[in-house]
Amino acid sequence: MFSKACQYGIRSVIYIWKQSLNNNKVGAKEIAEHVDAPEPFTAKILQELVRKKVIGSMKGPTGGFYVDKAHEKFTLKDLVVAIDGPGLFEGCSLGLNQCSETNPCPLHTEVKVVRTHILHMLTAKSLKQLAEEVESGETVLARFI
Amino acid sequence: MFSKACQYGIRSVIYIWKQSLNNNKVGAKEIAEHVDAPEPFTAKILQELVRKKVIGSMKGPTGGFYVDKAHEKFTLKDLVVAIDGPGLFEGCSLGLNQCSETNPCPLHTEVKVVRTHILHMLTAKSLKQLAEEVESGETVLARFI
DNA sequence: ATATTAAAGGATATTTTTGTCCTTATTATA
DNA sequence: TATAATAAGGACAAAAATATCCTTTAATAT
Ligand code: FES
Ligand code: FES
Repeated sequence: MFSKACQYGIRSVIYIWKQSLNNNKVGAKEIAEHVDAPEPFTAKILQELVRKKVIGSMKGPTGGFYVDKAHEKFTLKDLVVAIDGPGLFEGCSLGLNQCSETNPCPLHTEVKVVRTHILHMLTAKSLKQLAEEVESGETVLARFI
Repeated sequence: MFSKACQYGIRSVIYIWKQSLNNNKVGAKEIAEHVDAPEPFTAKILQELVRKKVIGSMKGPTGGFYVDKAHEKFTLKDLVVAIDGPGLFEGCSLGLNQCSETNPCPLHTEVKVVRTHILHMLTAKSLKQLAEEVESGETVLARFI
């Protein structure tokens, strides 16, 4: 469903949100450790997300990645589109040159239903809410077993 | 959602079902042309599906790929698992080492809902039914525009 | 029997994804 | 102003997915 880059990205950004709840900026190394992802690769993904304004960053000592009010408008969906592109939501899922209502592929009708639920999954809760659920221990971003 | 191999595989197998409705075996070349997929790559995928018994094949003149009663038990889900593996249905979709109910990732609950609908999409109709819908012109396996 | 046809198998090439490493630019602090 | 810390950028490496081609095997038809 998601590429590895996207999985790392989602986990990282929720971690950044979690730390930003307490006004902490976090470095790529700390992020990678806490979400159990390869550090240099994760750093590249975060770089890209900064370029796309989904998160913020600051160089130098006390620097790192962070989010604030300006980032609250972004959802997991934006994140997924930023990394994996819109393929999960647009285009024919059987690879035909376009998704067409008048000339549908065999999966088209069901795909629409599934896409509705994927969209719900990625927009129902804000990234801040997801971070709070991690903070409270309700959910986890890594499992070291 | 699906790899290219899987997209080609789905389109090809539905085409094979469609032709088998009229007891026609079909060659890799004909299949690839009708579903608009690269021929040698498609042939490889079909080879693999024959190994996994999802479809049948015969060598020699009048040979080709086909399906019969013995294949009616297979659904799109089996096809997808045969090509892409079970990742769409099993394991943590955020890439944690396992999918866990007691230690869930932030998406776990919603992922379960989405998976239910994906499963429905891939099992609600038989491959034969999907082939009949193509036969009747209700749906299409390729669009050359 | 022989020729022909089509799938099976294996080797190889290309592209994309995943991952690493090193240098440069920017910022904070002493 | 010098130093240290950190992100940014670019080059490179490895692995996986995508795609092609050639040889071998099996079946049919003549
Ligand atoms: S035409 Fe294939 S998903 Fe819409
Ligand atoms: S724990 Fe991540 S999907 Fe279940």
